[in-house]
Amino acid sequence: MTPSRTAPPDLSTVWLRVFLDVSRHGSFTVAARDLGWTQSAVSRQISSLEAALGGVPLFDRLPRGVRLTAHGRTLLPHAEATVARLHTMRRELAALDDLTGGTLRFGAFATADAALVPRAIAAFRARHPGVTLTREEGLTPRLLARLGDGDLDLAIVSSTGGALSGDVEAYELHHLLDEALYVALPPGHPLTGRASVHLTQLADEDWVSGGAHAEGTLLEEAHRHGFRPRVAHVVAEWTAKQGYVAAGLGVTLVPALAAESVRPDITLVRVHDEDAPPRTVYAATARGRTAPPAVGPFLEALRAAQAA
Amino acid sequence: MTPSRTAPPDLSTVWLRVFLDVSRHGSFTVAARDLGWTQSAVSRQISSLEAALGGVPLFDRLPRGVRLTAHGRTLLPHAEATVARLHTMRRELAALDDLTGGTLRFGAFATADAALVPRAIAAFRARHPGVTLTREEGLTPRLLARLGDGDLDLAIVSSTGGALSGDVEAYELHHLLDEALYVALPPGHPLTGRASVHLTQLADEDWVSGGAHAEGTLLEEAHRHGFRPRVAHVVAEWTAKQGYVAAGLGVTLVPALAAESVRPDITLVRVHDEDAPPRTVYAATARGRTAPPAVGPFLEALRAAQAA
DNA sequence: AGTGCGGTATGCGAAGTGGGCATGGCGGCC
DNA sequence: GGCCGCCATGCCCACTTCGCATACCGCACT
Repeated sequence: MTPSRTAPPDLSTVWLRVFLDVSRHGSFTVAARDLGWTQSAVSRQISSLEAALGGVPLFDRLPRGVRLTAHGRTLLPHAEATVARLHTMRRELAALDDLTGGTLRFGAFATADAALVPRAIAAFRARHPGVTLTREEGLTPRLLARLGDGDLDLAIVSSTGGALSGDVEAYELHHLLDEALYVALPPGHPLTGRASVHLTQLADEDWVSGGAHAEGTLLEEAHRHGFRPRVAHVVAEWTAKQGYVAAGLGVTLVPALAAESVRPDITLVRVHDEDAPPRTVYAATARGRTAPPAVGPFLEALRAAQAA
Repeated sequence: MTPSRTAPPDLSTVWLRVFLDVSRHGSFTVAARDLGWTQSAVSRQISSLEAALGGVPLFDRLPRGVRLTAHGRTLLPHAEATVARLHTMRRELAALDDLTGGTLRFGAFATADAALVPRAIAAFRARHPGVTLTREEGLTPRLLARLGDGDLDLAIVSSTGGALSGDVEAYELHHLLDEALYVALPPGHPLTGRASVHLTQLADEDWVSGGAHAEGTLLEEAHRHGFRPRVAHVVAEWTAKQGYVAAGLGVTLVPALAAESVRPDITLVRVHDEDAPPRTVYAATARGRTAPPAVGPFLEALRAAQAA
């Protein structure tokens, strides 16, 4: 905390306070007492204000005090509105630290939205209902780029085998979980019931893949094991993909994060760790950028959601 | 005019301009060039602002310039709104002098509203459509009191025989016109056709008066001439009063200002000046108070309306 | 009428504010 | 690896602005 922050120092908007105080009390002397100043200071302050505004008097000096002129009356509502605005500004700024306001902009890759992200959002909302959360979906590289551009405060990203694209120095990675890989099998498939399988045991299967090319998809793993999976169907959407698998048209790889949302007539079998080194899921923040105060608590919510 | 008023001196809202400039350009150096300052000045200015706001950084210092933090983003709209507000404030203030805006608050006694005031308003509006005119009706003493309280900028008042109630030193009187007195006669009245009459010639008439007592009404004149007019009907409203006269129920006094709005079946005859020294109509302003700029032109409009 | 009492304006001196100048540090880029 | 661009900071100086004391003015009361 900053030392000795009792009274917020005026943002050099002294003239506003002085003008309003004088308007309210109709007297330089009383306003001065109210402000803890001397009468002369107030007198000068108003004089300067009048000079700065074109030399037109804002107050008529009467024997019994002062009174607003037409120009002063014109000024008054604006002065009031301005101090009000500055007050709400300070309040909003404080709300940002209180976690009673403000916005946290984060992004996540698609499968993180299956269970991890919604749970984290729910937990965070329950604790800090005032904070606005904005979410966007995207692939890891894009999310990191937006993080670097300052368009995101936090990105939930995944890396295959630990290598993240882009300059790893630019981001601060908060480890969330290591994600095992499963293979989704149609009902009655011979491998059903196994505790785990090797990828090579699946070399002869028909595959249902999200993209025509293996690059960037989970099937990239298969390539490292020396076989080119036979992609029988290209289906991008997750629900549709499950339909193809359930109908026995092929098998597909499923990351652990999506495991929960698999329809009951599909069997998941763990893929051996040695075959597919687990993807690691991180929450990334931009290094060297001051994170919004909500980032910490949201990270906690993510961890809690992952543990659940 | 104030000497050498080229660039309006910032109302010590420097930090607003600096903050916005830096936000726009994303660089202290560029902002400094833009402001005609040095980079160090901008750096310090932002530093002070951050310190004043609780020590939270508003910008992240990056190798390629600066970028708003969450706190800075929160500040931004308020800063923009505030400078906008201050701009409109200045514009309104200028409009007051331009006579393209602002308000002129005046009051007038009832008969002045018959022709003088409406004409003046029309003429003034035609020339300065932006100025808002607020009018209130009242008797001279009340109008002067409100003038003194600062609730009116100008009052159209009348005096019988030159004596104005209250402290005459406190008001500045702008002579508008000397108002002759007429007597309203029913059709066929014997005095019809005379160029003028003495009040004493009307001593035996039935009178229609606005009030039960002569004090404060035009009939006060009659008292000075030693007769108590026989008030046959007390009728406050002007149109009603005319009806009574037209029906032959009595005569009544009519000030010149109301002469134009008399129904055609009523005859007006001038009352001798010596009998009834003309009421004088003034536009009064409070002495020692700076009058709104619109007062001058409105006075001209009043004079023009009176001449017409 | 004189005097005292509130109220504002102003000369003067001192402290604080804030910008310029020069320099240092740090990170990309050729 | 050296150069360049950008921000931070120590130092200095000028201007701002406050407090203090005093002048001035109008009103009210004696």
